This record gives sequence, structure tokens and C-alpha cells, in this order.
Amino acid sequence: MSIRKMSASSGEGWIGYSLKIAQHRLRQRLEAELAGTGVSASQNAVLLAIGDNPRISNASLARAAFVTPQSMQGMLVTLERDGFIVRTPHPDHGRIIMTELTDKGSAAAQAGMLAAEAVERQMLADLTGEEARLLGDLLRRCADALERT
Amino acid sequence: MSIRKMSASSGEGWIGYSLKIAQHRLRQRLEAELAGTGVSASQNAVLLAIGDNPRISNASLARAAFVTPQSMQGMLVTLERDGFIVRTPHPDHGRIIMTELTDKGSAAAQAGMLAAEAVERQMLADLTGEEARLLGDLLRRCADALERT
DNA sequence: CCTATATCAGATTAACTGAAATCC
DNA sequence: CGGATTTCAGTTAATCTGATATAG
Repeated sequence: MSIRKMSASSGEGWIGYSLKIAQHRLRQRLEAELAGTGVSASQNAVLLAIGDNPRISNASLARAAFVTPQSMQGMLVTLERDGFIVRTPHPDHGRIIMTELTDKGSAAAQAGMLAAEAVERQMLADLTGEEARLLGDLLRRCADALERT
Repeated sequence: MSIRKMSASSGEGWIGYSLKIAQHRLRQRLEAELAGTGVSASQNAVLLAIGDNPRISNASLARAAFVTPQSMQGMLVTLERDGFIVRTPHPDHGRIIMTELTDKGSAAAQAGMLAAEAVERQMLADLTGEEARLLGDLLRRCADALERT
């Protein structure tokens, strides 16, 4: 019952497939690298975003991550429950809640940053600097092309 | 409460980030394109794999998709419930169950194929043929590099 | 006995829609 | 009133680990 080829329609030829595989492996490697820190790859991305934009609101975070406010809300609830962030109401604006990293969150973000760097390095290990730069450029152009309605 | 920049650690500079965004948009566009067919992008990938490998087993499918047999099992249960596939025991081998597309499943796979082609075309719209070929090559080399333990 | 296959049970994560309350 | 923000409630998809049964 071997896998004969997975040819034609379902696979290898498509660049979209290569994109999916590369991203899948990148995520798996990052999850493995983050195993000790107690945060997932997704949570790590959120922590890094908060570290760069202290006191950011849930709605802003959601927009930045291209998800609904409800989805981001779910992640923030978990991160707060686990002590990585604190959320305090905005002093002036009654509805907005500011999200900041705790010490634990900062430490996790720091470690996550190193993990992300290590995985990125591994991913690009076989590419020249020029090839890496080109890859980033091509990916951004693909993302832009996909955004057009 | 604008997003000022999302600079440094959390974003734009990283190729891993560009990879994630490109794949995210690709998936979103494909989901939109598949909206009428009643299958998700993940389900579509499974249908195409079955179309290419009739009578494939769950375990083989799982290996091909890099997920656990349990995960694939869940997808197959849903696809069978919705009438896209039929699963019949292997005549000789008692344990193996063969998965095949129904007429409905074949039609969905056909439509999904066209949708995937359309989205791939849009993604590559701004790239030359040579650039597209190069992108595929670079992505495969990244995926290979990430596979090394 | 060992391996592969299928499946059940349970848990988690991350996403969604819909609805409601609150603020500016 | 309109738009933005937060949050609750419910749902779904897709993943995981662990345990079980069976076939070869």
C-alpha cells in the first residue's frame, strides 16, 4: 500500500503546494523550538507584536494579524490566563483595553525571538544572501497579487 | 489607536513572515474560490489526492499530507458524511479500507482543480515564467533545509 | 511478538458568525 | 444615530495524544 506518486493534480508541480509545505515545516520547526517556552507559534507571534507595540488594543492586533477581533480575543484570554500579558482599561477611552507584556511575557518573547531567528537561519541555510533576498521579494509580490480583488 | 509600524521583531523583515502571509492569502483566496463547492481548501487537497490515487488507504493519505492517521481519519469521516467519498473494505486485506470519490466528489475535485489553478495563476500574475520557476525552486530548497534535524 | 491499520475517546487550538453592551 | 471596541455564546475544522482492536 505504498504511495506511488501523488502526481498530477494533487501536488508537486504547483508552487502553491511548495509554499504550503515550506510554511508547514517552518511552523513545525518553530513549534519544536518553542516547546520549552510554553507558547505556540501563533501565540509567539502575538507576543512579539505586543512587544513592538505596547498598550496596543485587541482590535488593532486583530487587524495586524488578519483575523477577526473575536479570534484575537480568544488568544489574548489564553495569554492573560497563563500570565504572559496584562490587560488594563485605557485611562481616557472607556472601551479600549491596553495589552502589555508581563515579565514572564517579555522573557517568552525574548526566547521566541531567538527561536524564530534560529529557524529562519535553518530555512535559509542553503541559500545565498542574494537568493534569500530574492525569495523575500518574490513572496511579497505573490502576496500583493493575491490581495487584489 | 493606529498600528504605527509593527517594526523590528514581529514582522516585515523576516522571510518567514512573508512566507506566512503569502500562504495565508493563498488559502483565503482558495477558500473564497471554493465557497460554492461546499469543501474547504484542506478538504479539496484531500479530494485531489484521492482522485490521483483511487482506493488509497487512510494511513497512506495521512503520510502524504504529513498529518497523523487520526487527523486524516477525521477529515475522511466528514467527507464521507457529506457524500464526497465512499469507503469500502479491501477485499483481500481485512483491515485496510479503500477510499474512492463519489460522482459528487469527482465533480467537486474537478471544480477544486480549476479553482486551485485560478488562484495559482493570480498569485503568479506579476512574476515572469523564470521568476515563478525560481520561486518554486527556492521554496523546495527551504523546505528541504527545514527537514534536516 | 511485532508492525501496520483503523478507529474511538478526549483535548486543544484557532478560526468563524451572531449578538450584545459600551463608548465616542 | 453611526462607527468602533470589547466580549459572550456557540460552532466548526483540524490538529494532537492515548488507548484499543485486528490483520498480516
